[in-house]
Amino acid sequence: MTEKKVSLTKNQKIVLDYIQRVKKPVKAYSILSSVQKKGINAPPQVYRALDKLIEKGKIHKIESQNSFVACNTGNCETPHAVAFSICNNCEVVSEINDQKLFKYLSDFKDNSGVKFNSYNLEFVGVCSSCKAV
Amino acid sequence: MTEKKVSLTKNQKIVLDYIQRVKKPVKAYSILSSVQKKGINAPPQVYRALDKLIEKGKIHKIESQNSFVACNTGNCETPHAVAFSICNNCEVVSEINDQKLFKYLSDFKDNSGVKFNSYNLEFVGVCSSCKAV
DNA sequence: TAGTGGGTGTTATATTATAACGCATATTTT
DNA sequence: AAAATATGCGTTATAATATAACACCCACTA
Repeated sequence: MTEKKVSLTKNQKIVLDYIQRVKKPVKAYSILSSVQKKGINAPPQVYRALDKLIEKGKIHKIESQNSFVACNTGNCETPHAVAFSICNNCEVVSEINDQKLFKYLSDFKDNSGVKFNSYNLEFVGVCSSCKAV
Repeated sequence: MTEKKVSLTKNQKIVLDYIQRVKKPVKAYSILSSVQKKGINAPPQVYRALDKLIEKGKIHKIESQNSFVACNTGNCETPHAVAFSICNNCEVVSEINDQKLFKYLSDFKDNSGVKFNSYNLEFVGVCSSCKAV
């Protein structure tokens, strides 16, 4: 298990630190307003950092929400093969780390026999906490 | 097999007709400019039609592209349980109709035992046509 | 030491989506 | 039929999300 060393720039650190602290998906402009005191002033600075953080496996984008969340492994090996569950009652978003699911999806072949190395899966339903009520 | 009868309003028909004719994902504003001669003048008219067409199983949204595509069954029973493949070379988007995949996903339980009735899965890779070249 | 690549800061603008309002149409209830 | 209710329409304005473009800086290297 070689740990791939990833270095982050100043802005990337600021943005990642914020996303990790809030522990839930956040929007780009919400990040922007929260880190302005750290010297990040404009949208491109945020979006550049977000792009690089995704490439580096530090965060993921929740496509259906245009929001961004820290990777729950801290250092994702497969930043483009991800699964989430979204509760449509309490809005909680959880990253799913299920090796069998991952294997199923990365082994999946479409009807022309093609496999896909990247995928984004977003489940929507009622989470266990909300069901319990 | 009872066919659920779905009626469409005038604007919904105009928008659906356009989406079905182009046969590939289209953006909301591209729809707007294409149907202005039919009397649709403003974004809300398009977005309203899109929302209803999704509910009625006539189209799906490709979340990672903010684009909309006709359902390839013409009349989807599960408008919120869908899978697509996206070629990152030629950009072609195909809806995947694989009963085993659907069953796998609708049977999937997260680590608290919860199942999800809705999901959106987008595979990204190189399609067979592009591989062949 | 000139060239290269990546990151930064900035302004401006493009793209995607919704709020809000008044009116019209259809359905059902009385 | 009249009233009540719900859904859709057309419109203006604006909110929210994202990128283009440019000048500058810094680290590396050839």
